[in-house]
Amino acid sequence: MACSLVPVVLDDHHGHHEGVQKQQLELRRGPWTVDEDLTLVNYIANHGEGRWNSLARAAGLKRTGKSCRLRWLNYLRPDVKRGNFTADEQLLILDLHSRWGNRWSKIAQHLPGRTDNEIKNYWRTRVQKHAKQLNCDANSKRFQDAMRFLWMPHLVDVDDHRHRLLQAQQQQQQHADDVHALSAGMVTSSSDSFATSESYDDGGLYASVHAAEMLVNGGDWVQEASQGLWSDQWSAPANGSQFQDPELSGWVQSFSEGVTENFWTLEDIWKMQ
DNA sequence: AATAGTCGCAACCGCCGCAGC
DNA sequence: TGCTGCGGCGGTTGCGACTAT
Repeated sequence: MACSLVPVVLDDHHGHHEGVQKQQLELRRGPWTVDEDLTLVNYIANHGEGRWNSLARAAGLKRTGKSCRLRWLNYLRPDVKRGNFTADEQLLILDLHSRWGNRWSKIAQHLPGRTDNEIKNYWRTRVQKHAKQLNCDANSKRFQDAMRFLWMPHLVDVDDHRHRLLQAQQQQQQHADDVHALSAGMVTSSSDSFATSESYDDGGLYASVHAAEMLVNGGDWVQEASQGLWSDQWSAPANGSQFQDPELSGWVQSFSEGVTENFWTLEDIWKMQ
């Protein structure tokens, strides 16, 4: 994608206003260069952000203020988190979207380091793709129910599995360290806390506790989890019997079978992380 | 190896609401 | 009270990367 230098009418905010003053300026569009990034970062480091149009001019950037703002917020800001969404984040997005719809900026406020643009892209590319595969609208109640009753529990399972795996790895590492220390004639106090694999085989209890913990920043979701709302849903039977709508129930059953057979296996979701 | 199709994501566009004058 | 400038938001686009054939 080549960066273009084209005449741009500075009319990007109020095209609907008559008599607006228009300027013909040579403005850059398209991908930002390293030099532009450095210019913007350095300028903000020295002068702070805000007042984007004047900032763009003062910094000598041939960009609109909007473009500068977007570049900073979505890419250059030091606290922007990169990489795939964690299961926790996916769960949170699904939950918040079911509450607020496409209020991306509002949703982003609950995912530190994630931008509204990133969440929006995630939703459109991943979630809507699966909705399309299911031949239903991503905003439909059916799809949202499927998300709540099927995808979320799977994500919890995956996150649970990952957590246990990490725990086991840490314990194995600790054990190895202890063995090494003992072999070297040293004894560490932490060796007392070494646990065998049985000690963290805690069944469903873990999922409930973990669910409450994992969305620490998730607002009401945590409360709902603690009130048993979500734990009920996690134990939703595969036959969808808790749906009052028999048509929906049947549909969910086929969805569930699709999940377990060839759609979203745990392995698939694991790979998505 | 070449081509077509798909995906992921950065960036842009148009609209809206707010504040200052 | 209306105009203007601006920040912010959600929707959309375009293109490089990746994958399948």
